[in-house]
Amino acid sequence: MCDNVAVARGSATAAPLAAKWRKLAERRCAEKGERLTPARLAVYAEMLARGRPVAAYELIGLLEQRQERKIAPLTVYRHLDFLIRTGLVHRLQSAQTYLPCDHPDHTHESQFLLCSSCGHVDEVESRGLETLLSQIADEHGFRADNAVVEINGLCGTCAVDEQG
Amino acid sequence: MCDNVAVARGSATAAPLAAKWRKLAERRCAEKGERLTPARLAVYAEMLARGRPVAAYELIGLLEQRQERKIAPLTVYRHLDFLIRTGLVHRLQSAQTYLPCDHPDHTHESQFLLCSSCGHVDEVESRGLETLLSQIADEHGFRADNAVVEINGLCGTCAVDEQG
DNA sequence: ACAAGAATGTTACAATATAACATATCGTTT
DNA sequence: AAACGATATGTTATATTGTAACATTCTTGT
Repeated sequence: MCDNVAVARGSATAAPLAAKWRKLAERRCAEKGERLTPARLAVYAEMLARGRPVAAYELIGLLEQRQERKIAPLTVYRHLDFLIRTGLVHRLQSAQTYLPCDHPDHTHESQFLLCSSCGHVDEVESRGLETLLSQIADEHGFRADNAVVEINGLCGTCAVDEQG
Repeated sequence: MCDNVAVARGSATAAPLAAKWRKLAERRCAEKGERLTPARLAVYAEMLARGRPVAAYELIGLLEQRQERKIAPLTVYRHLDFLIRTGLVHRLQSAQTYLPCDHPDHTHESQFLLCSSCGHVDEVESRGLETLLSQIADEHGFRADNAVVEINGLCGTCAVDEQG
């Protein structure tokens, strides 16, 4: 069985999208009453194909190259809004880049480990951290809604390389 | 005794700066081998006078009004770089704004509580949180350098107002 | 089919930040 | 004091990131 399907405007003009991710997108949209259109799916697929954080205008370039036509910034920003709204994509605040969510199982608060050397980003999830964050908020009479947690440093590989 | 002193280009053209903050700036510069110039101090004073997070171009406007002359964006960005380098100012990554450090005692990792209603920002410091963050990094073979922690929600006052 | 709401297209523009290069200022050495 | 190197500042232009306003098309429910 083929696990990849084409999206948006025919098979030649969109990145392949593993069924796993497509199903996730469908599920999230169903949950939130959002529409999963070909254009939205195409942007999602392009981000997944990239496999690392991507800047908005970089994404525009990738899509223009793939679809062989001009794409307005606003178009991509709207699709990014949608993807973030549905929890399919996260925005890395300190880098102003976007990254598909790596935890398909459920909606969640995310924390990120950003390698300043190779650019790799690990998405992690710590209930303990989330609890502590709420606690800190409480102590300050603050009603927490969500938290941005981005840890900068070196990933295992780059930390080792640095020593050599 | 007067606790306020004027900085940069005469007393009419700079925000007043409490001696406490000036001394802090001097100390930090001495520690880091940086120069504390009138222009840098003027930007710092303006931010302190504002008393809440300020966007870069908003700061440019404030300084232009105060000093009655044009100021190039780069000028302010360079001063902001300096202030961040010396630990006198923090950048709020998710809002792309800048805020004077509220913990004069020592250099430190900061966490922020951002009220989405009134815009107030509380700077807090939790050793427990920092420990947990290092722990999480370790568990993922990551060598952490620093962490961005920005908790969004409602401050005590706004949370109460919302109920009424 | 029709109306209402959602999504997309199009053009223009706002807001944030940096590059490249010239000039001035400060501190040190001679 | 004069000369030098390093740091800071000025100036002009431009790159990057993100929105506003409004027209059009598509989808969904009746």
